[in-house]
Amino acid sequence: MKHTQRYDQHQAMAFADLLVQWYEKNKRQLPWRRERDPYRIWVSEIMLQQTRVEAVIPYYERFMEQFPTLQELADAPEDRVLKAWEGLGYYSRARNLHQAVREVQTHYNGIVPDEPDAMGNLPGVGPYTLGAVLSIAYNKEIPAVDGNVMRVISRVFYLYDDIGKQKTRKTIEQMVQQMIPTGKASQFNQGLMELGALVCIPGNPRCLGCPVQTVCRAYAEGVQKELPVKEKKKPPREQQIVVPLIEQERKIWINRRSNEGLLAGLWQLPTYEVTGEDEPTSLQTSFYEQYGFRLQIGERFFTVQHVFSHIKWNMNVYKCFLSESEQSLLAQVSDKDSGHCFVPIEELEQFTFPNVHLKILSKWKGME
DNA sequence: AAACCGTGGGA
DNA sequence: TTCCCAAGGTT
Repeated sequence: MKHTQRYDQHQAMAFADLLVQWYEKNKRQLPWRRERDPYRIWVSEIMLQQTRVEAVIPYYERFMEQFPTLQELADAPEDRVLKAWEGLGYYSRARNLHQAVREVQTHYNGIVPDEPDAMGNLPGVGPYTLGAVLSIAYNKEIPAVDGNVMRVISRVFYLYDDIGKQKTRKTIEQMVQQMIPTGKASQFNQGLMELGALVCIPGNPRCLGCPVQTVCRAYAEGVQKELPVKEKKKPPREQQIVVPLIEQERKIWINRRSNEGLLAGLWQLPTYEVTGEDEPTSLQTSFYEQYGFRLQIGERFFTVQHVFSHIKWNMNVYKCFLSESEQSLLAQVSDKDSGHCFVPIEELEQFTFPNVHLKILSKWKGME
């Protein structure tokens, strides 16, 4: 009888035992495993959301040098926090963490809460992070179910539920909750993730060296490659983006994005989504609506593509020209605090986001 | 429930 | 090249 999900108590206990033993012997030495400071563990867990360990390590080290304690992070201006996060992605994580730390400072006397209700109500702390921080830092017996854990549990316990569904995460949280060995929540939760990261990996799991091979039902049935079940996601939708390149005395016109949505609050070369009509007209219209005069659009300079997780930008860069009166008009409103300004081309890098605009910059310099 | 929010590395 | 996806959270 295939696809039945029977939960075997003996299997679960043997599994937990083997896992904890293996973890204690084989865990990696990671920067956030050096001490058990709840603040540091919290920061690491936020950075590790949807992000690989190798990518996180340098950011984590720098972050801890800049903000060694919860209080120092709480006291820091948001600009510095975002700057330290630049390049890591998912920037609301940084803003939420900053806000949450400030709440801890004011409401909890600077001590990271060890109660699920208090911790779970902080911005940016969802069910996974709640369980991870409380179990790792305080050894509380609370599940911490992430993608690794769902993969491991699906395989070991022969679970065919789609791990893309929220309901499946809840099912697995209940299973894990019952398996946590008394007094060993920290090792067990980290062991689950460590096994998922090193052995029970996506695609071709390394079953030959697996410490829980003897209790794994997927291995027994030879279906470890079929699990976990996960529905494919849709391809990113495409957007046509026009970028005006406005230069004046070796300075480039940039602006700051809205505080909400994609790349919130970040500086960029201006981008406008093309709506309907041809690109130069669309660009001229968008610019007119914003500044009240018609920009002269030159020829198309070049095309750059950038793919986000859910959006694909086809960016066409147009060289633009201003009359003398328009030049002085823009120069007058050039102001960092109001969200748009001219910056020297050498400084463009620090106001633009890596990867997307650096490509533009290099091509622009090459064509001078 | 499903869309939205980044990035870089590996197959 | 293209696709997948990695220690998720919010709306």
